[in-house]
Amino acid sequence: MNRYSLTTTLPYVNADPHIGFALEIVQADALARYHRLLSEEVVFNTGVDEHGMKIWKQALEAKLDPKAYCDLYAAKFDGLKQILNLTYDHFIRTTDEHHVAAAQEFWKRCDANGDIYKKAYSIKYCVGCELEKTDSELVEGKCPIHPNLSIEHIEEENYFFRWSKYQQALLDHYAAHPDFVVPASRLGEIRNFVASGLQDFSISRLKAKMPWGVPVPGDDDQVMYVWFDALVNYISTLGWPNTQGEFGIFWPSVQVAGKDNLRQQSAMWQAMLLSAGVPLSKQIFIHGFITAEGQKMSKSIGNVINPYDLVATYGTDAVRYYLLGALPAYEDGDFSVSIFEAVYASKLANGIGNLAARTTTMVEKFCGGAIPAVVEDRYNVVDFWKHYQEAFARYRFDDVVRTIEDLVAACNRSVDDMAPWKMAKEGGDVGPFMYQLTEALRHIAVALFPIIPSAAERILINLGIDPATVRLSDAIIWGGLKSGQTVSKVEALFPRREPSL
RNA sequence: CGCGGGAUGGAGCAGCCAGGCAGCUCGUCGGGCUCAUAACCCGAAGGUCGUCGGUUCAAAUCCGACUCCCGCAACCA
Repeated sequence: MNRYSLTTTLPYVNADPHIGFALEIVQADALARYHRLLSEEVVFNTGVDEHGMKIWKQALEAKLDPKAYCDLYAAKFDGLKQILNLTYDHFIRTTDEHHVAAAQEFWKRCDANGDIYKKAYSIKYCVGCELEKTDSELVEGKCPIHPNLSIEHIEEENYFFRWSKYQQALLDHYAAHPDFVVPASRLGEIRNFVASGLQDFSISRLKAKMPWGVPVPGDDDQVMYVWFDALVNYISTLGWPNTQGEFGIFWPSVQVAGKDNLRQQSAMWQAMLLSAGVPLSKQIFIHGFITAEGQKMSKSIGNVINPYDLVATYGTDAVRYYLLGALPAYEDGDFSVSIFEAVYASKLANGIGNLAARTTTMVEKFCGGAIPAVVEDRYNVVDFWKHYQEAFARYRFDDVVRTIEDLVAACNRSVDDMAPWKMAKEGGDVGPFMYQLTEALRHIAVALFPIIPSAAERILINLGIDPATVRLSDAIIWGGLKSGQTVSKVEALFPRREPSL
């Protein structure tokens, strides 16, 4: 049996789940469901990243133990599973014991390979904020919040990872695997970045200043910098360093990540894997960001979209459909209530929902509620499935949905052309056409299964098919509906909504 | 010379990589249909595809320059 594993990035638990992460995890879920339809054995990983300075500080402010603080957020992220109808198998927390042990083993392997060294470096520190500052945070060399105080330079010894050593190996890998990062423009971006030169990065922090991290093996004074430990989750979730279990059969995995994570996932993490002697990831898909009504989402503007609220208003399938079908798969997209409602009305209510209703009603009215005799395909489902599978292979979720929408439109056109109600009145045989239409609806439902699973299941069940038994290998063959099978009417899958203001 | 994305009928987008009749949703106007969730189907109006130049039989698409918007800028997770 073919095996497929994939993972999202791990969101950092310093804020509530955000629609941007919902996009990532819904994309990953669609991939996981699609590969299960292909009869592959799938492991789908997600989880949360819990170490680091920000968590530590926020937990202190909230007067909570850091672990207790993380528990609260981990539950919020894990709650997405239910509201977005997700099917991940693993939910890893970077505070999990087996992950901590794996991160330490990973460190040791990199160290044994000569890629970890200690170096003093100068931290820029704002006494006003009591915080380290990065160059990008400074304005004309001053903290923008405390421009009257000077930035202090503090010498600190940290461990560094020899990223620079892997520049050529990374470039070679990109050259040998032109699909390593998708879309191709992102591969070009990371190639240019790596080619411009890599600087070793710090991978530890002084424990005295910030104890909330994985202890560095053999040095009680330091903890790992959060990135170093967090990235290891993609293999620790599969049981690494034990290579006998899931790791042995499922790694390497496909990674889904946002464009802000391009460097970390496709250059830093891959160099770490090279150092530890672990095979590189299989492929990395990079999605864009979501703006809200054309503006960047931010807490200060107050336009952050919460997936919980959205699902409460529109339902899980509508949110999934919008994320996968209405946003460009490769670039940034916009979330807007008016477009969301337009998509809901035209594609879901008037499109898929209405087609399912009119088709099943006609089978009831004109064919006594049973599937007529099998006749040939009039919709060219062979091409339909070809487009569908190509789109999935390229992570073009928008094209997957568009392909389905095209078949829905073709079905609606054919109903008008054939006018079965007229044929029935005139005593003609509507059976052949009704078979074709109903069988096409079956194909649509199967195709929708990774996108909007609940609605797809309802259609399949009303056509007398057990969704759990559907396998793409035979489901795509015309003639799957068997003559005589009872069909029941599909009631409003997506009820019409009163448009909001 | 920091990196990247975008500009396509009134609005929002696809098409660009692999040049070949400018497409989709919403909106407007006209017609059809009555199976369906007042849904569906057909037709019409509406675009110098940001600007200028180049390549080509042919450019929204490839190349060069420019204008205007928007992200990011590496120890921030």
